[in-house]
Amino acid sequence: MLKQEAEGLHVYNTLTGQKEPFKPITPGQVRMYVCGMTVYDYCHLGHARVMVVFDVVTRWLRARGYQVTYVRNITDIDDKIIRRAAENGEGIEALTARFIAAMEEDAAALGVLKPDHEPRATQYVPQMQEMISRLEQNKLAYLAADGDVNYSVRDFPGYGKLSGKSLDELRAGERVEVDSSKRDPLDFVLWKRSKPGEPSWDSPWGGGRPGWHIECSAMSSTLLGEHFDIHGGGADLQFPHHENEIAQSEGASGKPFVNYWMHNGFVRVADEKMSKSLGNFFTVREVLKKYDAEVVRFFILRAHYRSPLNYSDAHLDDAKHALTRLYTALKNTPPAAVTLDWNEPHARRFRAAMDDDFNTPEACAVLFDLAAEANRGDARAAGLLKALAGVLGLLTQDPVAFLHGAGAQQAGAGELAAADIERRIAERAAARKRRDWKESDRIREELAKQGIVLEDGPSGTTWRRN
RNA sequence: GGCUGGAUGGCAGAGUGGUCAUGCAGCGGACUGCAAAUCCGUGUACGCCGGUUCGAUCCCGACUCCAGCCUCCA
Repeated sequence: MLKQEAEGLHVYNTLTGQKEPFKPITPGQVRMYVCGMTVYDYCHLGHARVMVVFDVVTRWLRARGYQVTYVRNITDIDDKIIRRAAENGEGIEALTARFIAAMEEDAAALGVLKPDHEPRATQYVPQMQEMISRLEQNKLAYLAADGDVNYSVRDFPGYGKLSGKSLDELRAGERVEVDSSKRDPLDFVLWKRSKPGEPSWDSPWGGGRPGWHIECSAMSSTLLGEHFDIHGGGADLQFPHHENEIAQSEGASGKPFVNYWMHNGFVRVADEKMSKSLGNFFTVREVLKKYDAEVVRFFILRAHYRSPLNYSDAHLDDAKHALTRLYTALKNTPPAAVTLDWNEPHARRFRAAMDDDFNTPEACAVLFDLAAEANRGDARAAGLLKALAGVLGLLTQDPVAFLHGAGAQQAGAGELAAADIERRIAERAAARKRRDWKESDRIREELAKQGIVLEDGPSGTTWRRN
């Protein structure tokens, strides 16, 4: 495990727009909150990116010796959920349970470790009400004519500090719908009066349900305290969601809320943001039919978390070939058992990369250098390769198993079974023995047509799926 | 319109004021019955125009183009 002081981790903080030395509030401990999913549909690649990115952040913090408490919430009550459930003629609980299960499945497939807490909004309604009351006491919330409780943004002096906007600038956009019951168009709902038939909780302001932003403020302070280290999420949450969280949390507690804000870049399709509203999204399970989950994870980690990531089959294929190279090295040279020495030159470079705002592409470059050394027969390099990749949650499979399965996760129907392949290889070996190259090449050709690549080595023929 | 980011070789994608990113693809060689894999070698890459500098892809300024946010979105 790494000494935390050595050189030092630097994190890009959206709040300041700069990389800053990372200093936890409590030495040796990190408390991190990440905005998770609203569970009314399957995860798409954008969600996958958030999960993988902050999974790696957590893993690296732990590798560095920090004791991490990682919270990733689940939004299980909101307009879209209500609407979707109504469309489906399905109960809200049934709908959310279904998509929570699907999300857990996707996350597990992608090698994402479970967060320490996965709180659901519906389980924290009392805490939200308590916070809203405090905001009322602090003159930051008011009951509007339509029965909603709103946050009064102009009464919170720091409003806009995360997104770098002033209230005037925001208003200039004039895309905000005029809502006469709000004192300021940017005021947002803390507590929403329920319409008949909608889920409703009793409250001092009448039957209603929480606004979207309040859940994160309530859950984070309950589980991590009013002031914690890292808050993460997709870049699109910067405004208004995270801005509003700050307003709520700091408005209620009077304390600073979060020290480091981290936002990951979008997944794009044809240079456009992948999003539900554009309809240009690919669900995780859809992609996993075509690509091994580790390929998807590797694809995400080959780009820096703050950069945009363009999705296309060609790019996934590229990632697959690259990952195949890594696994091939492990197959060629079985890794020696090594204990990670962070002062070893490769490990040092890897560490420096990860310490520099989680520069996973640079860390991956180290992996490829080690693969080259492993291919020259260096079992220690292979061992180091496996160990460092493991820190990123990569190269966790058996190399031969990966190479035999690479491509589709589920060996699709119509795909040649391993036993058949082995049988053909044996037949080819016989042909080769009698120097019948024509027959030998015919068999190889035939297998190639089915995506099977044969590799003749000194100790026999091995195969992999292309 | 306002505010953020970005523009790197065929593609993907890091990074740096003056010797290497890395991967995929390509090319040449080795190995192989032939391949594949692997190894060795191989590319006048840094949007455009000025400026600072002995020297800029990297610093500064203008410009062009792209993406994102300003409405739900990871």
